[in-house]
Amino acid sequence: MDYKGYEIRENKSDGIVIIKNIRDFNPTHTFECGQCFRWIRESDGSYTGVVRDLAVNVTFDGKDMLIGNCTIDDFINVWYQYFDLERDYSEIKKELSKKDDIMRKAVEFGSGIRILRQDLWEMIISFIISANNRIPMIMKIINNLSEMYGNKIILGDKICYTFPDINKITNENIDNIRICKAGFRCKYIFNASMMVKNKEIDIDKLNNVDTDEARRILRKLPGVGPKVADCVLLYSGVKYDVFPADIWIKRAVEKLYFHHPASINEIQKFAKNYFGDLAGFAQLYLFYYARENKIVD
DNA sequence: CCACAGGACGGCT
DNA sequence: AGCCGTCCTGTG
Repeated sequence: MDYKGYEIRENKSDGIVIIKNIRDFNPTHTFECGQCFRWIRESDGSYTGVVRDLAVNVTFDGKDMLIGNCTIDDFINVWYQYFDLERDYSEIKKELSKKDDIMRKAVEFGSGIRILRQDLWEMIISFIISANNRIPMIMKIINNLSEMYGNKIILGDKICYTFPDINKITNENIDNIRICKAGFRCKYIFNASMMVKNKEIDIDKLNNVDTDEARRILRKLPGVGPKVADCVLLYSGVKYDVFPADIWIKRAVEKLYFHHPASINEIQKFAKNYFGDLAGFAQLYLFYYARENKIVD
């Protein structure tokens, strides 16, 4: 069948949906560029992940994208939007490549990156956990929270867990939340959850306000500062003209563009002026390029 | 035993 | 407004 320009095939006996001749997608680029924490690389090179109440396995064979444990309905209702398949990445990459040689190389290196439209609530908690933490630990903590408060899903011989519903957190005692090993971030997780639940901040409103206002709203949450707010907005697909400036991006921009030390503020100002509405995309290409090639240590 | 990690916070000046 | 010590936990 044809769905919005994509040729889709369903292998019902194997439970696989195939998106033929997919362009601008590579699971390694997309899942390991720093935007998500719940996609695990399997020994065969495929990736297993949980989105909403679905657990799937994603493969790219060099030409087609294969989604295991998936139906046509799931693809239309969830995965088409999650992978942002409506967006033309070749146009974005063309524009960014025109900027300079650095971006051209970064875009070529991470040519299969797509910014996932992840769940807003999940991003808030995930990036609160990310503060002053390392990726393996962040993944471990999110997995702990999901095992503690999520629902069980079976995927073949694997047991997966959905990301916890907000009520599961707010109904919990803060001392119990500590079991997830998030340390000093546990109080942020709990208090931020309470504020979201009580509509002290209305996260559904973020789509209807401009980027700076969205940042201000998110930063009312405990544990959410400038960097976390930008990550939440970008990786949930709410705003794309943000530039999450963590220590690695700072180092990369200093080395590749400034050739001298700079403050986070200067980095942000540069990104806004130089990349404009494409700043968010530029951030991921740069981050992935700089880290994978050890441009920065 | 000590340093420090994909920041945020709070208490300074 | 900027600077800086501190914070859980795990790893080196």
